[in-house]
Amino acid sequence: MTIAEEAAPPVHRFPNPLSRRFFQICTAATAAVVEPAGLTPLEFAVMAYVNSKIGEPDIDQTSLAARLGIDRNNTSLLVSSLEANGLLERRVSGTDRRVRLVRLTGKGEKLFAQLEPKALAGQNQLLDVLADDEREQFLDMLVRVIEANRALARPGAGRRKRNGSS
Amino acid sequence: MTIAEEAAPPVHRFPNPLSRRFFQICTAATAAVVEPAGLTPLEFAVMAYVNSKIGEPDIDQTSLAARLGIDRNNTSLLVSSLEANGLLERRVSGTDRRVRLVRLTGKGEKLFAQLEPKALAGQNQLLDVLADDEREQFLDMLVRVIEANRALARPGAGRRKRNGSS
DNA sequence: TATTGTTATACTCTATAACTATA
DNA sequence: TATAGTTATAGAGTATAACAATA
Repeated sequence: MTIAEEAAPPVHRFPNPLSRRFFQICTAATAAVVEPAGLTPLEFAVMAYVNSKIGEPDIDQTSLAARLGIDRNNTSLLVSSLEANGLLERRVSGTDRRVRLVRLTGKGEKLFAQLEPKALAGQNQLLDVLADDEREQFLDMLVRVIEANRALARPGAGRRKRNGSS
Repeated sequence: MTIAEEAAPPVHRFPNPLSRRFFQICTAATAAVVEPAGLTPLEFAVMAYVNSKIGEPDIDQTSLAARLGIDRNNTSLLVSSLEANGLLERRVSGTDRRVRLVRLTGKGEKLFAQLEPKALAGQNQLLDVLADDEREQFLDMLVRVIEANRALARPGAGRRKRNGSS
């Protein structure tokens, strides 16, 4: 009802607008599962990269940043937020005292175990229009495109200048 | 150099993180072309939906919002920004004086004509890892997924609550 | 001197809500 | 009363820059 249902507005068949819409959809689906637990989709993504089931417990923050495709500053803030909620803990590395090793707490592991299946189901449901083999193909291609363009995955990707004419 | 090149960090094979990375990449590629002209990727997207070549000149702002998958408020701001730069103009509709019809100015059309081929090339280049038929398939599937999940494409998709335990 | 992480800050994108003006 | 658009405001995400501690 919110948006014009009229004649199903066309989507431009170009990567950038398509990627934006796809991201919106995926984020909305994840948020629906994760928000009731007080998490943002990104915070949940951090937990996914750090948990003991599909993640890498005791990863350092710089590596975590690389996994997420964000930079160290934001990782720090995200980790602090999760830590403040008792979902995650930082430990100083024994071999290099600059490094913080990050892992979920018991509480964090438990919450992740509860949310992960729902989040995954919600995300996969988005691909229901695709046949099973198409779905695999689609994810494969997505991975390949991302791997191939890793270098672009986060430089100054949204800077502005305001007033292009002066 | 910015990000750990170490062993090419794995990407989780789930829609949400993949969509985020893909969006980052696409946005970076678009920004590289569009920023030198003082535009953000989203402002450029507005121009793409409004220009006379591949867009719909004299579209109203609500329909434009639906095309972009954003809401009226932001459309208003975006349009104002482009208008302030002389790239776009608003006209009151003759048949309904509440409605503003949006179209590019001569200057806007000219700038869009300059940027569009470069932006398109930049975006398509991201898909170079894919074979030609794969690329078409990929875009098709992306469109289908988006069409199928239109309803999700922008409700309260990022709200928060802070402190899930209380 | 280089690197890990932190803090401060700013800007884009997106959302909610309250408003004006038309219908 | 409902709709198109505007304005104000806020929060999520991401960026730069300067800094502290450690190597």
